[in-house]
Parts: sequence; structure tokens; C-alpha cells
Amino acid sequence: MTVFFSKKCEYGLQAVLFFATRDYDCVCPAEEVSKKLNIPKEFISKILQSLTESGIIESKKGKLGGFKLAMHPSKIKLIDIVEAIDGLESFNSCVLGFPECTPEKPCPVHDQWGELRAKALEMLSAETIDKFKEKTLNKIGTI
Amino acid sequence: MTVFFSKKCEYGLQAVLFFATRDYDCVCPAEEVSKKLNIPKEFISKILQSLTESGIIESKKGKLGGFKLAMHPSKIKLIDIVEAIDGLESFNSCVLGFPECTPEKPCPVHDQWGELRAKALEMLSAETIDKFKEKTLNKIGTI
DNA sequence: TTTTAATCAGACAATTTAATCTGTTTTAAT
DNA sequence: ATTAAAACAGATTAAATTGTCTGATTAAAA
Repeated sequence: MTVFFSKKCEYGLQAVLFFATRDYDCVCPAEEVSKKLNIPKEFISKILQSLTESGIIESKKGKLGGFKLAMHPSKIKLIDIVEAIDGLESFNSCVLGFPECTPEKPCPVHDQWGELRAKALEMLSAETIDKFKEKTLNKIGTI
Repeated sequence: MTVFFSKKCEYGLQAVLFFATRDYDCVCPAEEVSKKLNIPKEFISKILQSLTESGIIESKKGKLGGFKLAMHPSKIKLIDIVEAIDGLESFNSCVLGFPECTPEKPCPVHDQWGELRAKALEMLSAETIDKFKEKTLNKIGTI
């Protein structure tokens, strides 16, 4: 099992963070993303295609083609990528799997989990991905 | 996708919380758990069997058989059930899916997520399941 | 002693998610 | 023009998770 996001979403987040470390105008083919991040090429291709549809990244076809961010990294937040791939449903579902977990019909840990969920959402929404550039470079350097 | 636990684990947590609301010595057949919590009978049976192996609940075979907690609810914490079913790996894995996410080779959100993870662990370890009795009864009453 | 209702065991099926394969289209370099 | 390298599209496979079925064993009630 993954921690909180699907594998698709994990890879999508990694890739977008990776793009944010690169020159904004330079396109990067899926093959390179695959190699740098150790993600199966065909799989990351699909994910990048779907992020292109979502408008988070742009693609250039043909030889010397590839992908780049569709906007400046200071305009993109982690939650945007999560929303595009996994959606926001898990931020609104019961952590114990009970149906209709609402303030009126709360599950036994409704309040405590609600706090955590809010903090998670806050973390993913707080900073734009340009803020992660240094940390991402350090991490990718060690893979 | 589930929020944080597998479906097995969600159901296991629900079931154990349910047992904690009942008379400690009274056994409850899987069929009843299934009906009360709207969980497929054969599926919850398997989960209860595995929790029996883990020593969290006990089973009584034959007619008038069923399941009960193996110890008093004041001895059981949510994290015990999580550990028995999903394991604790997700509390030690990178939320972005990067390999070897450690303080030495941290991912871009290592520190922020670490805090959340610690809080989640705290929540699951803080209180024993007898403390959830009232809230569980209220929730199950509305299913 | 027979019946009934339960756990238990193991195989099986369905669904979802992850990953791969095959081929087409696009575009720049040759 | 031809070739090469890329995105793109859709089908297929593989693996993991979720859920079901069949039958054996157990133990209390009838």
C-alpha cells in the first residue's frame, strides 16, 4: 500500500516537482523523467499525458518534444496535482470507512481525524512548488 | 481509494470498536457484525479470523459461537488493530513515494509530513477503545 | 444421536490499480 | 523526402485488493 496517494499521484507529484527544478522553457521527454525518477517509462508517459489534459503541464510533440510546466512554478501547488490525479475525495471521506461521516453523524474519531486532515490540506495548499526546488534537487541527486 | 487504511483494516477497526460497545463476555457471530456494520459476511469473517490469530479477539466455535474481545477494551488501542492488519509500514514510508526517505535524504515534504504522521500515530495510540464506546454506539445507531 | 449454527480453511472470482505493448501521429534534423 | 525521436491512443497484461463459494470441523440444542 501507498501512504496516502495512489502510485499515479506519487509519480505525478515527483514529476511536477522535478519539472520545477528545471529551466522553465526547456521541455523534457518522458524518457528522461523516467530515468531520473526511476519510474517505468510507459507509466509516467500516461501520467504526464493526463496532467497535460488537466492543464498543469504542456507537451510538445515530435522530435525534440517533451513536457514542461504549463505555468510558472510559483503558480502551482501540490494540492493542484493531487486534485488532478486522485481527486479530493479522501479529504472528505471517513478514515474508518463509515458511511456518511458528518458533524451530525460523526464516526468515533471524526474530530481528531478532521484536525489532521485539515493540517494535511493546509500543507499541500500552503506553498507553491517553486519553494521545494532546493529540497527536490537534493533528493533527486541521491536517488 | 480508501483514505489511509485498507478496506480490511477499516472493517477490522469498525468491528473491534463495535465489540467494545458490547458486554465483554458475550460472543457475537460474524453474521451479526456483518448486519450491524453493513460489511459482507464472508469478508468480515476472514478479518475476524485473522484478528483472532493476532490475539486481539477470541473465537468460540460451534452453535452459539462467535467472537469477542480477547482482553478488556481498556487494554486495546486503535493502533494495535492497524498494526495487526495493515502493519505500520505506512508510518515509515515516504508520502511522495521517494525511496529511502530519511532525515539524511529527506523528500521535499519530509519534515511537514513527519509532523502529521506523528500526530496520526499519537491519535491512534493515545486512547484505548473503551473511550470510544459512546461515540461508536451513536454512529452505529445511525447506519 | 441428529440437527443446527457457528468458526475455519482454502480455493475461486471480481474489481481496481499498476504497468506494458503495439501502433499512429507529429515534428525537427538529416 | 527520409529518418529519428518524441507524444498520443487504445488495447492488453499483471498484480494487488476485495469479495464469494464450497466444504470441513466444532459444539450446543433438540
